[in-house]
Amino acid sequence: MLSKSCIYGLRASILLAQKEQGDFINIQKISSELNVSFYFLTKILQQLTSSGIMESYKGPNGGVKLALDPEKITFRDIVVSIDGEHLLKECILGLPGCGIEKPCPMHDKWTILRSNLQHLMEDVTLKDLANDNNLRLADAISPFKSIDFNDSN
Amino acid sequence: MLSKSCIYGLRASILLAQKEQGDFINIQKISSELNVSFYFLTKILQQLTSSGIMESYKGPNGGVKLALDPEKITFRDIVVSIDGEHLLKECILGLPGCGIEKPCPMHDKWTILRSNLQHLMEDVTLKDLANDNNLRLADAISPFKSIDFNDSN
DNA sequence: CGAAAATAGGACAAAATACTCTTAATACTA
DNA sequence: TAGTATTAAGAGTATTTTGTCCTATTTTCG
Repeated sequence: MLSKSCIYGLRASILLAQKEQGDFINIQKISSELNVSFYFLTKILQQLTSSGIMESYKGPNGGVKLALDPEKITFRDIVVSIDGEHLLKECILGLPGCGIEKPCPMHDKWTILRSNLQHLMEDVTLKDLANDNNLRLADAISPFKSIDFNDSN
Repeated sequence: MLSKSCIYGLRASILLAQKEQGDFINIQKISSELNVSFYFLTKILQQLTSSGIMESYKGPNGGVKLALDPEKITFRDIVVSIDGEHLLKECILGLPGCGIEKPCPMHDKWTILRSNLQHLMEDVTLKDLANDNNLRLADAISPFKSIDFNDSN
């Protein structure tokens, strides 16, 4: 349902929400914690930065951080920034003209469910996600997990 | 959310559900009614045929038809045949180990919504969809579609 | 039987998505 | 000021999805 880019962007955002706000966290570190390609993650975080969800800083001790308090950033903000709004707007049968005046056969039922999805995404903030006490963000067991190649502090 | 293949498969299935059961309908005709590539649609319907949702027949007057009564085929049957079950089973953050014992931060909320989606898909049959009186299955305005030319020009 | 109509199946092409690498720009530190 | 750490940007590669075509097979009909 969500693209890989979107999923990685969400995981990274949740991770940032757990850290001390105000510090820039370097992307190399995030990528190794999440066990996701550094190069790929960099692109995704650039997108989140350009849409104002994150801020970035270059140079030593640089990195990215959330541009707002975690409770001000919703799941939906991140999904929309990366995957766009089409999941929340489009007809489930992909019909461009589907709407109230010319509904497709699934229109009414899908509209209700999509609206639930929309509310779910709007109601869940990064704070909620970060506070989750069973937090798991990386893929299954990996030999690379928890190895910090950039441990300078 | 659904792949193009899945969407076309659904549209074709709904179309078939509207026709007289028992007759084979040729794919060329379906593809032109839906304004979808004949070649591509053929592949998709082969998949639905191989999973027992449709039957096919070669030669003159051949084509495809539903293998069961429209009320016995659900939206879910078609989605699962083409896109598989992963939408209905997977974690929204794509974490392979996500489950009750090791939930991701979205687990509980997503499980509920996914279950609603599952029920929606199970409850809606091809009969329901075919009976819809505002049926629209082809994409927006197309020069090939035999729709109203009462447009003021 | 042979030609024509239709789906089946494999191979191919194009486009979208996912991922990688290289270089440029920026900022810190010695 | 030079060197290094870091993100930005753009180009390149790989994989998946989407779409097309060709040939084989099955069936009807003259």
